[in-house]
Amino acid sequence: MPTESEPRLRAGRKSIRECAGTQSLQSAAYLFQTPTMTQPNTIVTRFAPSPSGYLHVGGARTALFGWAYAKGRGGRFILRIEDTDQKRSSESASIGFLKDLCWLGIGWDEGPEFESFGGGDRGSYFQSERLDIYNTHLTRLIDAGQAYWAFDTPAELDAQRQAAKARGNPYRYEGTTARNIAKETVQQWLTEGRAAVIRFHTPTGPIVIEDEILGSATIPAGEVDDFVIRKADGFPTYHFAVVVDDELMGVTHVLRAQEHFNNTAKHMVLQDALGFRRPIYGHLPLIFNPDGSKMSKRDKDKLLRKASADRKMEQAPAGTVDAATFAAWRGDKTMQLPLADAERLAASLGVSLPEINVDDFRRSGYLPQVLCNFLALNGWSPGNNLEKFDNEFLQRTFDLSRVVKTPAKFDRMKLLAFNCDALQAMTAAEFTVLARAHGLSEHPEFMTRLSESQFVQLASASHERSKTLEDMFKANRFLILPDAELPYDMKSVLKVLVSGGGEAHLRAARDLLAKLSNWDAHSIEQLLKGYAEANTAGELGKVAQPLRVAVSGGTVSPPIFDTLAILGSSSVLARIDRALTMAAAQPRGTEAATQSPRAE
RNA sequence: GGCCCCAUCGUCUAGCCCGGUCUAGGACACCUCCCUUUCACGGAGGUAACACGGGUUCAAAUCCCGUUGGGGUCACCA
Repeated sequence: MPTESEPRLRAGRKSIRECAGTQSLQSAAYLFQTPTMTQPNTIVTRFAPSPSGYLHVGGARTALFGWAYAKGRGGRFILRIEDTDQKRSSESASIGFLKDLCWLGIGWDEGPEFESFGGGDRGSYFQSERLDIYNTHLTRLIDAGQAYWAFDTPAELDAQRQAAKARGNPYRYEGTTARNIAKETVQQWLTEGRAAVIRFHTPTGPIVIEDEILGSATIPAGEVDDFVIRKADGFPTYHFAVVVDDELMGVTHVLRAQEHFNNTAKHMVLQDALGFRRPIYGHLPLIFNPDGSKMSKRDKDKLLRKASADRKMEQAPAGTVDAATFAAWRGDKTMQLPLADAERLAASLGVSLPEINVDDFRRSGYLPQVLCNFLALNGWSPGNNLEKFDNEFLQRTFDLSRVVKTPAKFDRMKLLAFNCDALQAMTAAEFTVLARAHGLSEHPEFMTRLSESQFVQLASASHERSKTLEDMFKANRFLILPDAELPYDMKSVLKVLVSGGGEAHLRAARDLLAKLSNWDAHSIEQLLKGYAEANTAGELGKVAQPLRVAVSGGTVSPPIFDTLAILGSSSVLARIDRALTMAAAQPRGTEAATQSPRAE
């Protein structure tokens, strides 16, 4: 179970200026870390996300495959944080997704320390703390003439891109100008503190990418231009950091999303220039929404925008989002509402937010092993018509040769079905344990209102109709409401009590229940079945439905005997009386019954 | 648009590499019926796909070419 203990960045980070400046680049020692290779043929994979509070399901699958591949072969799995983007520094302190990884059962041998995972002697596992290392290798490249300083401003580059576009040509950075600047001039400009990046001098010639999943592809000569490997702020770009770290950390297999496929060419030329080994690559197919759009954390906001636009909503309902935030959000389509705000707004709009992050699925009552199982099925399958398996099986069986090349659409219905199956396969005791844990973390009000024995009864009555751990809490709110505050669905009252003639049976049942001495599910069952035998030709529904409506406010609840038993006699009688009064107040006749609006 | 990749039921996929056993298998969803105190579960059936066009071959979902369609990528983001 995840706790409130947010993973935090390790203390003692060097300040950026301290190690990212031009000076430190020039004076950096030539340290070429040689990793202590444990065994020569150990398989090492890594998951290398940028910092974030939440783990996206796509990232979760990448991590799962990397983990399974290495662990199933006696290898190591590394977690590395790619925090080289200072513009996202507000997020960089947030590596909350570590708890999501733990929850899924994906542990890492090396990386940030969290729970029992992490550590390792090839750190830091935060790229922002490895600037000295990158600078060392950057210097090598510059000294060898394989990289050079470039002083173009973003505006100049932008203009060049625009011009190329206007001409209808694909834009490629033309490096000759920058490369022809005299060494002394470069030195002088650097001393003056001019903003500069380092670009890699990409060799000409086609580049052949070998991929274990996609096969091989040839990128024609000239496609890869002189890309930036060190930004003006002194941080390396992704391409450079990834290549250096994978080498130094001994990564043998790189499993990552297919969107990185074209980047591989850049990484390969860099590896050649640096004299590095080349890992084996496997690019995983992407995961999409059912409608074919890319699954994104912005999907929640997208849905809320549509819902509020449909309702022509000009301001947020009271108590959901404050006016300023709402206005800003309406004005900026790329802005994301804070999660709590988004959830309050969704609740008041009556829409439910799509689950995108691993934590969303956890909160919706999905089991971690089911999520892993299902995620693995998106892009991979073990064959033999086998679909249900655990992570241990995945470890043993996962292989790159069975990864498909086509993108998958994430099918929530199938996930739900899998979760239901897993829940049904449990014993009552197992289910109760999980239900209690879920209730404690997501629905504390249930746990305080219900006694232990009431909760156990509810769990056992809900088990067989639960598709998620969330269902029993979502469907049975009526149990914990004060009797006088129970909302009634008037359509049900009208249909079952008024026009359906349930009122009489309800009244009769009330009298019998009031006299019942042993208030437990079994006794209630005896009583009601006896009543049905004698009065409704054995049709239990004739009395069960009126009771259900009276006691729950609607037509859906756990088995009526359990429901009444959990509620207790005084609540049951009070609610029946309320329902009876309500029914008596309704105008008779079919017209009234069919067109009355719902109350409350 | 340039470059790269991909293409089996609505969806996830098996089969393809090593052509015949594929009148294409499974799962989810959907439809019908059964069970039933509501909801759900469960049981029994059913609808449903090799994108298209050319080759190669005695024989192609499987090999080749093209077309169409989809995706990825073209940042001082990763």
